[in-house]
Parts: sequence; structure tokens; C-alpha cells
Amino acid sequence: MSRNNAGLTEDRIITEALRIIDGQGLRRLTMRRLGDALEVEAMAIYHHFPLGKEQLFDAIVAYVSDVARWAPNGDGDADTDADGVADEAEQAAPEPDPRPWDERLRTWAADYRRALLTHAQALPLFIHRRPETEAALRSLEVLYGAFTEAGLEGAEVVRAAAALDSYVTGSVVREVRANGLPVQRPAVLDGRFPHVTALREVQPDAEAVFTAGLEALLHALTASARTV
Amino acid sequence: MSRNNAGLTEDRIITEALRIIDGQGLRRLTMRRLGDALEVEAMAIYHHFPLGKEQLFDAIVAYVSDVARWAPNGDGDADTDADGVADEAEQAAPEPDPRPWDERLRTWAADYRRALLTHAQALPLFIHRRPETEAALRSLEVLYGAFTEAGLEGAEVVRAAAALDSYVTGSVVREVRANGLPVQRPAVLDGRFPHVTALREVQPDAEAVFTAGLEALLHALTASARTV
DNA sequence: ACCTGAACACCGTTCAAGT
DNA sequence: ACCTGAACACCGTTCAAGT
Repeated sequence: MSRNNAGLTEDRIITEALRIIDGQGLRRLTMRRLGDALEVEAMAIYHHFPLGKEQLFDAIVAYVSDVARWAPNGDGDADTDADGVADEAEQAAPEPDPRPWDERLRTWAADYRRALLTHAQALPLFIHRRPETEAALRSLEVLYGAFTEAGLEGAEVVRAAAALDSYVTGSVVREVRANGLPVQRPAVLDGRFPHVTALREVQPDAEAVFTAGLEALLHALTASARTV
Repeated sequence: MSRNNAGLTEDRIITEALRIIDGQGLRRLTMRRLGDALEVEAMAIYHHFPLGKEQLFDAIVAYVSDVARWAPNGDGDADTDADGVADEAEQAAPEPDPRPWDERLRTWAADYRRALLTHAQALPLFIHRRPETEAALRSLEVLYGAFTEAGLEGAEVVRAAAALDSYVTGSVVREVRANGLPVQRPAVLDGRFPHVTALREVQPDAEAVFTAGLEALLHALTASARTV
């Protein structure tokens, strides 16, 4: 094998970066270590991501945000990489999902949650990055379409989608935090915290907590449409 | 002024670190820059945070997480720093909040949201850090107490508190992301995204979005108690 | 076009030393 | 106890050079 043309691609770089992040943590992802894992000099990565590590982080967020990729039977090959232009002028809407709106929302929420949980170590990257990829638009279309079908209109739809997105994201953050070890010296539970003390042993299953809140939220968000 | 005893305290270090984070971003907080801002050599910080930057990050998260500090009329002097042991053996519960449970929850949510939004640049630190300070216990006590008063029991209380916490955290993340510039080349809105296209101009006020979702969630979480 | 290798400015942290 | 100053291993990135 010659010294150049090592077969480096954006996808290989992103995938390998995620492997390092998942296995060793975000802080251990360095350009040099990533280069080692790809069996290439670190500087070769800059040929594919000329703007450096920030651009790589952006690409990682966009990659993980592609909810379809993480669905149980996701196609994964969706045209969502940097050159995410439709191959043909296929501007027509794809086959619409025949399931009822609430089921589509549950599926979207479960897939998005799975995507974030799978790469929980990469979560800090999501805070200040908002990919506007086609995959992101597909997600938004699912939400807006479902809530519209549920009977909401205009700003109601946007608010409901925002609430659902907030809930899923926040649930993952809460789960990840709950699984981590407490930081700093834990304070003592004394008489000032009677309810916390009383419920100290109650630790419901994370999945059940997520589902219960999701059902409550979905029901509440679409209540206005039902009472009209 | 002599060369040592520069009056460095944990609180001064944390405050100055937050000023740098808020003003220049998380990545620009370095030990050397922080030392400069405190007019001290970087290495002096290690005397107060022997475990280094990670420990400083932990302290920052604990500091910002003290919801009471960010309330409009918060006392701010709450005994929540590293030596957060009660001065006396004041193990009795403090004066109970006389307001109805739902108002206490709204206040908690607004205060927590404000705390996180005020230091949005520090948000990535929150993902993998869970302070178990007295301030954190106070927050949990507010939530558990309020939902218990609303008529929930046991696991219901824990689930409701988790859902509310998830919603507030996720809302802040969503707000911060929405305010940021989109990353990577934005995809084009075409016929495949009819609902997104139709609602493109609808951009409700962030505060209104938060409140609408919060009210829906609170109503739904306590519905079971009302119907019994 | 794709990758290498040396170099630069910067970083977190250690350690011995000062007062 | 509190802070300094030099040192070490590492980092992201630039740039000229190789093929």
C-alpha cells in the first residue's frame, strides 16, 4: 500500500470518530488519535475536513441526528451526507406513512431517543449545533405532518413539535445524568427533605419513565383539537 | 501586594470562570486564561481545585444548578458551596412554601430555565455531571412535595418529576440550538417537506412555546389524580 | 488529489521551590 | 497554607513537500 490514497472518506472518519467517542469519551477524541485509528497521519483528516475539528464535530452531529439511521429497520443508506442532493429531481413527497399520527410520533420519539442514547458521549456536541440537513427536515416534516393530522393548526403545530422535541432531548440528558456517578461530595439526606427521603427507594425503569411522560405529553398537546 | 495570598477563593474562581465561559465560550476557558483573569499564575488554581479542570467544571455545574440563586428574588447566599454543611444542626424542614403546588412548580421551572439560559455556554458541562448538592436536593424536594400534594403517589411522583425536569432541560437545549446559526450547508426546502414549507414563517415566541408546553405537561401529569 | 513530516503556538498538569 | 516558575507530554493547526 502506497503512502497516499489511503481510502479516507468522510464517512469512515465520522464512523471511526464515533467509535473513539463511544469507547473512550469525547475528550479523548484527538486528531492524532483519530489518525492512528484510521492508520493515517492526523493531518490527512484536514483534507476531508478543511475547517478542522469543529467541522468534524458538525458532521458527527448531523450523522447522529439522522433518526432514520437508528430505527430498528432503518435504511441507513439515506442520502444524507455532505452532498445530500437528490440524485434525480425527485422533488415529490415520498410514500406517506400509512399509520395513524400518534403512532408515527411514538416511533419518531423512540428512534430519536435511541439515536441520542447510542452516542450519549457525543451529546455535549449537540447543544450548540443545529444541523439543517435533509434528515433534519425529514424529522420536522414527520412532526408537523402528524400534529396537523391530529387537528392542530399553525402555531399550535410548531409549539407541539417543539414540546415533543424538548421532551425527548431532555429525557435523554436526564437519563444519561442519572446513570452517571454523582459529582462532588453528596449532601446528606436529612429532615429538611422529607419527600425525597420517603421516595428514596423508588427508582422506576428508565424506559417506563420515558413512555409515561411521552404519553402524557402527547395527550395534552392534542387535547385542544379533541375538545373542539 | 506580596506574591502569595492573592485572596483566591473557590467562589471567585468559579465566578470568573463563568464570566469567561459566558463571554468567550467554553473552549476559551483555559487554566492559563483563568489565571490571568484572576491576576494569578494558572497553577495557583490547583491549590483550590487539586483535581484540576474537571473538578472546576463539577463546581461550575453545581454552582449554576443552585436554582435559588437565579430566582428573581433569590437569596443567593444559600450555603451551597463545597463545605455545604448546615452551620447548626438545623435538620428541621424550613418554612414551607404556602403557595399551591402548581404555582410552586411553575416558579421552579421558570427559575431553573433562567439559570440554564443565563449560562447557556456552560450547558455541555451539564450532560455528564450530576451534582448531589444540597441545592439539588432542595430542587427535588420541591418537585416531589408539589406532585405529592397534587395527589400523585410513589412512582407516579418520581415519574412526574422526571418528566418536568426533562421538559425544562430539553426546552433550554432546543432554545439554544434554535438561536444558533445552522451548521453545515442547509438543505433546500422542496416538495418533499410540505408541512415544513407551509409553517416556515410561523416562529412563535420562545417564552410562549415554553409556557404552552409546560402547562400542557403539568395538566397531563396530574390528570390521573384529578379523575380519581 | 491525497497524504506526509516538521514546525508553531498553545494546553493541562507535575513538581520543586519560594514566602 | 498559598502561590510561583520551569518543565513535560500533549494538543490543533499551518505549511511546504512528496507522490
